Amino acid sequence: MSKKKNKPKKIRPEVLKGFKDYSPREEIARQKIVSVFKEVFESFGFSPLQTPALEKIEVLKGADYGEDNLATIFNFTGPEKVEMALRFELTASLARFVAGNHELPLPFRRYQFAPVWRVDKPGFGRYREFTQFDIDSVGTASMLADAEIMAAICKSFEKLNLPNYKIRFSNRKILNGLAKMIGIPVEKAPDVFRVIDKLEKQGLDAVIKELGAGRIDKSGDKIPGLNMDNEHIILMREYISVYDLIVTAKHELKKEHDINVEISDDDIANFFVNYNPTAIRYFIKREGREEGIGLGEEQSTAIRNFLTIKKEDQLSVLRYAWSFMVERINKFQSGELGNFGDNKSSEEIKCVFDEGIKEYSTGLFELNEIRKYLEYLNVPEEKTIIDITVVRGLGYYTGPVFETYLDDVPEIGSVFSGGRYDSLVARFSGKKMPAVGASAGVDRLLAALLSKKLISADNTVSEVLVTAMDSEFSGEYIKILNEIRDAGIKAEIFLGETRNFTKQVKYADRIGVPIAVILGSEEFENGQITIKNLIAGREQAKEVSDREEWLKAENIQVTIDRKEMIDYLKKLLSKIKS
RNA sequence: GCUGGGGUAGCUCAGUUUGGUUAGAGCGCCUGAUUGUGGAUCAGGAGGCCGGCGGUUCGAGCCCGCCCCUCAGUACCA
Repeated sequence: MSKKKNKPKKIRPEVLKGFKDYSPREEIARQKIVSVFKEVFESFGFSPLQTPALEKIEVLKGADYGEDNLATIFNFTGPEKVEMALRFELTASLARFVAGNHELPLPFRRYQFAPVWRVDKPGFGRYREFTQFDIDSVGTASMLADAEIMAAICKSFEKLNLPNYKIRFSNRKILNGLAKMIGIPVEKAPDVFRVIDKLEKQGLDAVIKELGAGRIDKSGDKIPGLNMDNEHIILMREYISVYDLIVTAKHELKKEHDINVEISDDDIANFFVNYNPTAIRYFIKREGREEGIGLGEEQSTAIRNFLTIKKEDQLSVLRYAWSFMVERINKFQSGELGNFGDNKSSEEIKCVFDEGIKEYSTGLFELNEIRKYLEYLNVPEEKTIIDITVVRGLGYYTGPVFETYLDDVPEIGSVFSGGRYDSLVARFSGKKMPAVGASAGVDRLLAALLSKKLISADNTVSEVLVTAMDSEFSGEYIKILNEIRDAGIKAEIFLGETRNFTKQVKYADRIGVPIAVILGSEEFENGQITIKNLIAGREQAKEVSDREEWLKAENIQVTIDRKEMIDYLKKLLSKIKS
C-alpha cells in the first residue's frame, strides 16, 4: 500500500465511442437546421412535445422483447431494480403518451426534437447519440395528414436553401399486395422487401443478384442471396423497373423523335391497360442489350403518345402500376397461375390472390389521394415522385411511406423519411389507431452539409468585439458594451489578461467576429470611437504583402462620433450579412 | 457481426524492409521583432506511454500473440 510517489493519474480527454462534442461552429449550424424545421412545422400547426430520455424497457421494446432484441440499445437495471433503457427513437414514447392520455383531443399533432441513443457501429455522420426531429399526426386516417407532412418537409428544405431535394413515396400495401399476387410465400416477403430496399444504394444488378444466388461486395465479402426462383425474379424485376423505365424511355425516345402531340386521357388509359406490360418487357430486354425494342406499329404509337405526357408523371406511374396488376388478373383468369406453391388448394390460392389485388389496388388509390392533396398544397410535382420500389426498413409501416433525398449529398441516403403506422399505439391500448409520421436524423444531415459546405459555418455568434486597451477606462468600455447589447447586437468585450492590442485583434480574427470596436486614449479625448470591419480587412490582406502597407490600409475602419456608433454598427452588420 | 486498410507531435504523414544510443518533416500552436491594428516575413520555443497488454531479445516504434480504437466496404437497423 506504500506508493512512494502519489502522482495523480492523468485522465485522457476522450469521449465514449460513437459520442461526440459539437464545437460552436457545428452547434450553430445544427441549431439553424433545427430552428428551420421547428419554424416550418409550427407554421403547419404542429405543437412541441417533450418526453423522458429514459423509458421502461417494455415501453420501447414491447412486452415480449428478447435478449438479441436488446443488443443495440443502451439498457440497464436502474435504481429500485427497474429495467430501463435510453430511448432509441421518439415514436414509442409518443405512442405511450397518446395511449396514456385518454382526454387528449384527437387527432394529436406534435413535433419533437431530442437526442436518442443506439449501440450502432459509428460511421460518417452516424453516432451512438444523435438528434432526431420527429413529426407525427396521430388519430387520423386521412391521406391529407400524410400529404401535409410531405409538404412541410418540402418547405423545410426550401428554407434551408437546399432546393435539390426529392421525396420518393409509395405504399406498403402495394408491395404486400404484390407479394400475394405473384405468389411469394408470406414468410419470405419481408426478406424480399429488405432486398428491394437496397435498390437506391446498391443498384438494380445487386438487387437482382441478391434475389437469386447472392453477390460479392467490393471488399470481397460474400452477401448471401434469397435463392428465389427465376419466375419470381423476373416478375420482381418488371415491377422494380416501372419507374426507371419511364424515365429512361422518355429520355431516349424524346431524343429520337422530338414528339409534341396533344392526346386525351382516354388514350393514355388505353395505352396502360393494353400495352404496358408488354412494352415493359421489351424495354427490359433492351436494357439487357439482348435485342432492340422491336415494337409493333400500334405499340410504338402508344408509347409515343405516352412520352408526350408532360405534367402527368405521378399519374403515369400509378397507371403503369395499375396495368401491371391488370395483367396479373388476366393471367390468373386464363389459368396461368405461375408458381404459387404446390401444396395449396386452388381455393386457397384464389383467396390469397384476391387479398393481394385488394391490398395492391387500395395502395394505389391511397397514393392517388396523396397526389391530389399534394397538388392542393402547392407542392411542385417534380419534387415528389411516386416510386413503388420505396420500402422503408421499419417493420411497423402499414400504409404510405416516403423518403427524402438530397441530390447534393446522395451518399447519406434518405434524410427525412416516414410513413403510416396504424398499429403502434395498439401496443398500449389494444386498439388500432391510425397515425402517420416522419423523422429526420439531424446530425447525419449536418455532417453531410458541413462536409459539402452547403451550410454556413460560423465559429461564433458574436457580432462585435469591444477591445480593451486601457484598464483605467474599463467602466467606459462596459458602458459602450451595454449600449451595443441594448441595441440588440450580440457583443462581447475582450476578457483576456493582456492589454496588447495586436493580440486582441488577432483574437477577434480567430473567433471570426466580423466587427471590432476600438477605444484608446485618442478616441476618449475626442468623444469618438473606431469601428473596424474585419471581414473587409481579410479581403484586403490577400492583396497586400508588405507589412507597412498593410498597416496603412485604413479604409477598412472608421473613426466616428460616439453618438453615431449604434447606427453605424447596424448598417455595417446588415451590409456584411447580405 | 463479416472483409480489407490504418493507429508515430494538436493535424497530415515519413521512419518498420535488415531490431541498435538522443524518433523526424510540413502545417498549426506559444514567445519576441510589434502594448494602436489580423495577413506575410524573420528569430526563438513548447509539444511524443511510437494505440494497450503480454511475449521473443543484451536491446523493440520496428518481430510474435491477444485486445482496443479508427477508416472504407458490407450486414443488421425496432
